[in-house]
Amino acid sequence: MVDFTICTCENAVLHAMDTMPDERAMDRVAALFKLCGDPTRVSILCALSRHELCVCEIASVVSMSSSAVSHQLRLLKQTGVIHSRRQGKAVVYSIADGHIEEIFRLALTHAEEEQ
Amino acid sequence: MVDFTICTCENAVLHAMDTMPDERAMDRVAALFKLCGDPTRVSILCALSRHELCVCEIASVVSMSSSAVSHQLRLLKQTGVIHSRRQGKAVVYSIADGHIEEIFRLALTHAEEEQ
DNA sequence: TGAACGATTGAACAAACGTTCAATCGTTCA
DNA sequence: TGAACGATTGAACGTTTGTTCAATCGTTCA
Repeated sequence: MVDFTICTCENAVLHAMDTMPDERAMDRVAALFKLCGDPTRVSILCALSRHELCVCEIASVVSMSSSAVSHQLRLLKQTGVIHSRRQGKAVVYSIADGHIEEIFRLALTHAEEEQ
Repeated sequence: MVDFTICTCENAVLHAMDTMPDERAMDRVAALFKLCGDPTRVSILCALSRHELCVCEIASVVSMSSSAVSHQLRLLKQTGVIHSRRQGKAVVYSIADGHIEEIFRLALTHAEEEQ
């Protein structure tokens, strides 16, 4: 499958292949980034980074329908990025993982610096 | 557009809205994450995090066609994540931004820890 | 010059995505 | 209980995405 005859510098290729991270880890990274790679979900996460909020509150903050927000919350919850808890009629969401929050904050700082 | 009458805790909503980051910054974050949210691009970035590599070398490492790789490289370059330089017939790519590399490494560590 | 090679491009296609809409579920409280 | 409210779900849709294929560009070196 891999054809080295076209490449002049085989060592770099071989070393790169040897030191490539586990494919499952890379897939998880991609899945995590993909999840954070949508403006709606980014704004949801920004909102949740201050307070825990219920669905309709999030919908208010990001100016979207509860339905649309709920669909996105499902994805975020599936991957363990956020957490939910029922409180009477409302379901309250919050960010579940500290790592995520850190990565997220770092990216936001980067984006704000960049201007 | 925003209807507070359905929400019991208006303060949380108002505070969240007040402290929301700039929309452009959030869009940039989303764009960056989206860019890193594809298995092919993740593996390309992993390969490049060791050495600079030309297109066909990258194609070898990630087991894809030069064309497919080239399309992805174009996206990564457009957003300033990678850098290119012609060297004879080959075009050599490398990671351009330290921040990106840091965010990326953090996410990879997180994904590997998680198991 | 022209053949060979690596890289890029654009059209085309299937797959995946995000939102809307309508229907339904779960909880509360007259 | 049943009306009201918030949340969830599934189908449908238009859009976006990633890959393939074929054509083209840019560079090198006989």
